[in-house]
Parts: sequence; structure tokens; C-alpha cells
Amino acid sequence: MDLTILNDKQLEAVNHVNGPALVIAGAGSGKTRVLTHRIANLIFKHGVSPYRILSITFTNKAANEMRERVEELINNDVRDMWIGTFHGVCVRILRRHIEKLGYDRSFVIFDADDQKVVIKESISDLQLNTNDFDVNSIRSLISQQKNNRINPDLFLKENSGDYRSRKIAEIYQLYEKKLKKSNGLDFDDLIVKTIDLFERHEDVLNYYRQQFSYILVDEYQDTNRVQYLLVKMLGKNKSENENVFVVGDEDQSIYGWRGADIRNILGFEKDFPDARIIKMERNYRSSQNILEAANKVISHNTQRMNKDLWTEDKKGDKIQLYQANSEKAEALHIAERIYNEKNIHKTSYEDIAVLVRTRAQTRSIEERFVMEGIPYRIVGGQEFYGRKEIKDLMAYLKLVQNNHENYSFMRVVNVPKRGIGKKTIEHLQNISDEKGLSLMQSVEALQAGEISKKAWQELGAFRKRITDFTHKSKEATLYDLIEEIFIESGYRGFLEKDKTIEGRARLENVQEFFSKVKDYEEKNAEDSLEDFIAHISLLTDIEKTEDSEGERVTIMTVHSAKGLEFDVVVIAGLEEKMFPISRDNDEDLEEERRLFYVAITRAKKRLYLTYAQDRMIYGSYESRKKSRFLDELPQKIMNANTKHHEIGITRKEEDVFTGGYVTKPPQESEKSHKEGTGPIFSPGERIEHKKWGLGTVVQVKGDEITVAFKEKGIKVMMMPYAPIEKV
DNA sequence: CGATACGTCCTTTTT
DNA sequence: GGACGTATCG
Repeated sequence: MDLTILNDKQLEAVNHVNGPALVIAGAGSGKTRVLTHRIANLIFKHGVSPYRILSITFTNKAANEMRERVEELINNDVRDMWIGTFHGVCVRILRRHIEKLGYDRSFVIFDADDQKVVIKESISDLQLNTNDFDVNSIRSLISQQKNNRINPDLFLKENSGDYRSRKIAEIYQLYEKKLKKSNGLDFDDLIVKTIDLFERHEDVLNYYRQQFSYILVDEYQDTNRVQYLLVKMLGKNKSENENVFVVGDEDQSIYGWRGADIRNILGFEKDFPDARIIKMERNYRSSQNILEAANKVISHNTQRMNKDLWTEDKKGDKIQLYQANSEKAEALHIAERIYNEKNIHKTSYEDIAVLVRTRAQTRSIEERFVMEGIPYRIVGGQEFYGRKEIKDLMAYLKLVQNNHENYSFMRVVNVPKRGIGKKTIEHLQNISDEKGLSLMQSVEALQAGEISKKAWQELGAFRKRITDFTHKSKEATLYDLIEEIFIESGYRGFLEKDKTIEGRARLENVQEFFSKVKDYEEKNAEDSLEDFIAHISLLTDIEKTEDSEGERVTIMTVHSAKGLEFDVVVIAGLEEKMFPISRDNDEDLEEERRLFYVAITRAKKRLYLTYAQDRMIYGSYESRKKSRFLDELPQKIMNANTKHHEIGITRKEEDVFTGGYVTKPPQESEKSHKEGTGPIFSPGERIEHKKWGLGTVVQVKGDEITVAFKEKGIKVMMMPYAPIEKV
């Protein structure tokens, strides 16, 4: 292990062994390196067994990378090390002990969509109206309560004053009951139940307290109250050392709305008075100009420790600011920038990111990229696992794993259509309510004649199939099981029948899913069906986005970009009410500013900022003001312009087809080629013009060829006469 | 029972 | 502008 590559601060952190420590790791200061080296150091130099190390990361991906890097450093496997997200680690603990809390160890995880279904059902069970009780806000309210360890009873006690709160308490109560009945835990429960477990069963707590001699927590600024409690339970007041080593950056705390409490990091010294504090301020990522911008912006915040990033890197390019007329013009400008990056700076697409504040902004950018043929990927969004066909298959899996899981039952009992309709389901639910049975058990209890003959037959067959799958799941491999479900459930036939483009895409998605399953199986041979399901549930957006092969520009929210870095970053939509999105109070504004800070510090070499004067909001145009954050940037390192087309494309309207290059070949161009005598050109091809230099074919129509030249803009020529050649 | 036709509401950010 | 849910018909 080579420690000479570390700077003084990093070395101090790596060599820290016993006692609590807080590492303030500024953006790009080599935090991951410190974490991996410290773990390697503990194992290698201090003989700590990997099994005694608990390392908590923000994503599973980060966990995997960390494990791999440690293994490289010490040239040994660290399979026994506990490493994962808070949620992942808690699942692992709960799988072992949750029976002590009256759950079955095969519990299922309810994601946000699942939660909504349950909440909706609860609202209607209570004869309430979803107009008065918004599902989304109730979901986040429940989440908030859980993160503060407020159960329904306590919530009621604290809010019994008004009618509305009492009703919400009832919904919360019913929601909990339903979850428990389905043997389900939501995301927050994973942490909360682990704490409950530790509280009620001291022996279990002591077991883990003893096991985890060394605890590391990454992204500590984004821990919420219960996560904080968990860390304290495991790491505080130990007979041996309180070896809690947390790494974070208060300036990058961006999850306050999710319950993350910046005070956890700001107050670490209070919790651990003899903690060692190490500040890492040297940045290895960005140019001086970018850092200066970041420092200046964040200095407007009050909720922070004093910290200034510095670098030995060169000044670098100025920051480019662009004011567009509309979100469409903004998107066009971004496309042009990317065109330039690609062609002038030779930047690879994968080194470019477009960051936005809200998901809705991705649409116009995506549209323009499609038009210009710029390859991209959107993180999150309608991601892979959110697609209907994948969710359906997952629901089948969940139902196979646990036949009594009612929500999965409801989801797939009539998918593909089997003539089991609303009436039948209602009837089943009545039986279920009366006799306290699961829906699957209610099918068994059903008497012939109670429902239509067809539904009766189909339900019987459905039940048999699911139980057969369950038997099969005990011996077959995951892949074989899922394949059998796909075929035998009739889902494959159903998809194959659909000859539309969407139908085909669905089938392809399922194929993709199968290859992911295979992949998972190879990597996690010992894992069970429930491990697989939990694994999928706990993936983050970044992880869920297909790592599509090939070079692509990444479009994503700033939140998703946390922890990543790119040569070139575009931040779009820098307008009031967008970024910052709200300014209800100073605290919110500071979090918005931190978010902007995170966005800026993703960039290594070049940073482009854009905003629009008018933006389409809910279908009509609204006039916008530029973001106050722009005024907080040091003007001397900025390069602002409003009308600017470096690649020399001339055009009047922003919506006119322009600019980029690789476009989809129009059908008719094929024909014209055959008739021509000269060389055949097709859109996307690079050509050279005798006089105008390099360009890219945009469109071919009859004898007319449209070419975008680097210097001269768009030109239309007659193919047989133009002095052009393929490059 | 399922397919189509309109009205509603929406946008923070996600483990 | 469009996703999603309810109303209405075949």
C-alpha cells in the first residue's frame, strides 16, 4: 500500500486508528481514497478482521467500489467486511432477528409506489376523500414521523387538536396495520425497526456493538435522525474505544427535505467531545476558476464551518453564462455547446453532464438531443425498474416469495387479463376482511357459484400456478424461476401478441431484465429470492439507470449527481423559482445554495450555466427572472452572452432544425442515393468541402444535401456539383 | 369486462 | 402539455 500519494491531511485521517473522528471532506478532496486507505490500513497494518468493520456508504455502487478498491490495496478479499447503505445493512440485520419483533424473516420492502397504494387504500377504507387527503403529502408526512420515531399513537397525542390531524393519524395507523399484515417494511421502517430491535433486545445490540469495533460513515451530512441514532447506539459509550469515523461535508448537505439533519455533522464534537477533527480542503478535481465560483457562492451560507477549497490546478477556462429566450432555446444552446465540446475540445460524451434542478426540465433537453442525434442517458426518470412490465414481473416474484402478500396479488392477479374483474376482487376482499385471510387464502375459501364460472376457474388456476412457482423457487435457480414465471403466467404470450413498437420495447426490456438476473446470479451465487428482491428495491436511481454501452452525455438532477464528477458540466434552468426552487425560509434557501454548490463542484474543466427568460410551465409560458445565485458568482471569471453561436450555424428561429449532426436517416434519402452518380452520403456522415472545410451531413433529400459546417454554418448544396468528399 | 373519452392536477429533490 | 383517474359506452 502506497501512502506517499497522500497529502498531510489525508495521511492524518488514514492513520487515525482509535477514538472518534470527523473528517470534513470538501468536494473533490479525495474522500474515497481516504476511506479505502484507512480501511486497508486497519486490516493490513493493525490486524483488524474485516468482519469487525462496518462501513456505511450512500449508495450500493459506492459500497461495491469501496470493497474492490480495498481488496486491490491489500491484495486480499474482504468479503466479510460489512459494507453497504444504511438500508442495506439494516436489511441484513433484520433478516436475522426480525422474528423477535413479530415479523417473518421473509419480509418484503415497500417502495414509494407500493406505499402509495397502501395509503390510498387506507384513505378510502376510512371513507375519506383523496382530494382532501393527498396521497403524496401523507406519504412524506408519514416518512417524516418515522424518521423522528413518532408512531401513530404518539402522533395522535401530539396532534389531537384538529379534525384533520386526527384523520391523518388514523390513516397512519391503518397504513401501519396493513403493512404489518403484509409482512412489509417501508424504507424508513428498515432503520426504525432495527433501532426498535436494538432497544428491545439488548443482547442483540450488544452482539453488534461488540462485533463492529470500527464504524465508518460516509456522507455523514446527509444522515437523518434515526440513522444518527443508529450510529450512536452502535458506536457510543463503548467499553473499548468509540471508533466512529465519519466523513462528510456540511456544504453538501442536500437532503434536508428527507429528514437529513445538518446538525448531525455540525454537532459531532458535542456527541463525541474528544473527537479528532480533520479538515481536507485541498481539491484535486476542479480548475481554480470553478473552485473560486464554488467558494464564493457557498460563502453566502451561515450554517457551516469555515472552509475554503484550494487547488494547485491552473486557472482554467472562464465560466460561460447564457441567457436563452425559452427552454427550447436553452436546450438548443446546450446541444451546441456539446457539439463544440465534442468537436473542438474533443471531449468524450461520457465526460459531459447536464444537471437540472427538477426532472421536468429533462424533457426539452432530451427532445433537442434526439433531434441533433446527441447520444444521452437520463438518470432516474422512467427508469428500468419502474417500467410496468418489470414491476409486474417483480410483483410475481414477490407473490411467489410470499403467497400472502396482498398488494402483489392485486397487481398481477389479472395481468395478463384473465377475466378476473372488479366484482371478483371485491368479493375476495370481503372474504379476506370477514375471515382475516390473505387474498390468496380467500381464493381457497371461495365457494363455487359465488362468482362467475370463468373467474372461478381462472382464480383456481392462478393459485395453483403461484404455489407451483413457490415450490419451484426452493430448488430452481433464480433465472429459471423467473423464466418459468414469465412463460407460464402467460405474460410472454401477452407481450408477444402486442406488435406495436411499445410492445416490442417491453419484450426487449424483459430480455434486459433476464440478463440482469443472470448477472446478479453470477455475482451472488448464495443469495436467495428474497435477497434478490430486496436488492432491487434498494437500488438507487443512478444504479437503476442502465449503464448503456457507448459514449453518452448524462442528463440528471443535481441530487443524482452527488458524488460524481465530469470534465464538462452544464447547469440548466438557473432561474428564480427553479433554482432556488423555493425560498420559504432562510434554511431552505441555504439548502438550495448547497445544491448549487454541489452542482458547480461536479465540474473538472469547464462549466456552462444557462437560464431561460420564458419557460413553459404546465403548458403555458411564464416569464422568468434569472437566479439570484448568478449574482453571487465572481464576475471576473464569468463570460456572459445572450446571443452566441460558436459553430456558426445561422438560423432565425430557435425551433428550426439545426446545429448538430448525426440525425436519423430519413427514409426517402435511401432512394435518392441509388439514382445519384457521385458518392452516396447519408446523415451523420462527416465530409469535407473544398472551400468550407469539415462538416457533417444533416439531411439528404433528392439531389439536395444539407450540411452543417464547423465554421460556416448550415449550407444546402446540390449533391452532383458540390465539391465534397467523405472523410 | 375492457376500451375509449374527457376532466383534473401537476413539479422539487429520493433511500 | 401530458399523465392519470373517473365516466361512459360497446
